[in-house]
Amino acid sequence: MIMDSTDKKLLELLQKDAKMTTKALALTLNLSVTAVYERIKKLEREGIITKYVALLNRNTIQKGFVVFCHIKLIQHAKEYLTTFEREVGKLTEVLECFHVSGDYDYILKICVKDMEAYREFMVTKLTTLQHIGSTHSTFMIGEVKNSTAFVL
Amino acid sequence: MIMDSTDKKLLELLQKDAKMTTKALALTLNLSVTAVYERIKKLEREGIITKYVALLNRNTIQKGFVVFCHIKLIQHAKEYLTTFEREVGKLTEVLECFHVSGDYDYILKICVKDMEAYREFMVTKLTTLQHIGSTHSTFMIGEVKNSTAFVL
DNA sequence: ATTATTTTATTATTTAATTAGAATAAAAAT
DNA sequence: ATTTTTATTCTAATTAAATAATAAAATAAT
Repeated sequence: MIMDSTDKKLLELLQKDAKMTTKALALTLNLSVTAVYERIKKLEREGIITKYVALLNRNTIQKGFVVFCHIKLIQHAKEYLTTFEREVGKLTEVLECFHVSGDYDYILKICVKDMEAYREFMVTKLTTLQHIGSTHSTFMIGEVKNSTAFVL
Repeated sequence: MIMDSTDKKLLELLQKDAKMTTKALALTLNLSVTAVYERIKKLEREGIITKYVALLNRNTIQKGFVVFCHIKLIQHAKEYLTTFEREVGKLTEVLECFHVSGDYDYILKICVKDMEAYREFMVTKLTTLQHIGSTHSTFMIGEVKNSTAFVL
């Protein structure tokens, strides 16, 4: 889809605050309410905007302990990959899982309460997954930037 | 704050779809509209819900090339860390940056159009930052799971 | 230049968010 | 045990926003 600078500005605004009213958006974009409304509907139809979500503060819900876990599989047969991916997708502590190139096969982002909860997770869940070769845990000690908003 | 199971269910619903009307929420939670409304306002006041945002599909906006970049600084004086963090925060291609324990000091998630754009980013932006010791790029080849929603 | 297509604006309608006030229930104090 | 306070819920009314319908303007295609 061909996006003009108004569409981009609109997306940047909605990525920051999805609760902005079309009226407020119209005002900052110098358009009418309907014009904004139609543009948003189009961006949704085209699959550019995928969803609207509430973001929570990890620390207030006992999920402040963040770990990046690098995982290597024992083998790389397609069946091994898909089995692992299906199983890891079910683990609620794993918020993100990316298949990557390089020294490791997967990078996981895991959010739990504390180190004890992480130990429990490792022992009872992660390391019981099939086909896992090795894991390497890296602990977050500070959050410099954590944005869901792309700059267009 | 003490959250009951209704608060948790409410948060899970809003994390999935922030556009659900209070009426629809009230229906699924077996509460009145006002009760739901008041609970949401409280969760916002308490800083548990931090914001509502639109999520975009990377691939439709020329940001489908995702790289995890592991960075080591040359030294770890506080001034070096803060300078680096301030500068990296300004880079629009860097969506996330975490200070971590272990072999590297920082893990960055970078989203750009393609490898050429990444090369350009590395040469003109990332590697020009002060105090950088080494970088190690890991390329995303598949997205298994990428959620912003905590399971409570 | 003329027609077709898309985008925008105005107005009307529907739907949802918010507020007000009363009722209920839980917690703290006497 | 009983009153008082506090918090949470409900129903109903109000305010505000989203959506739809229609008309006008702008853009692209012939």
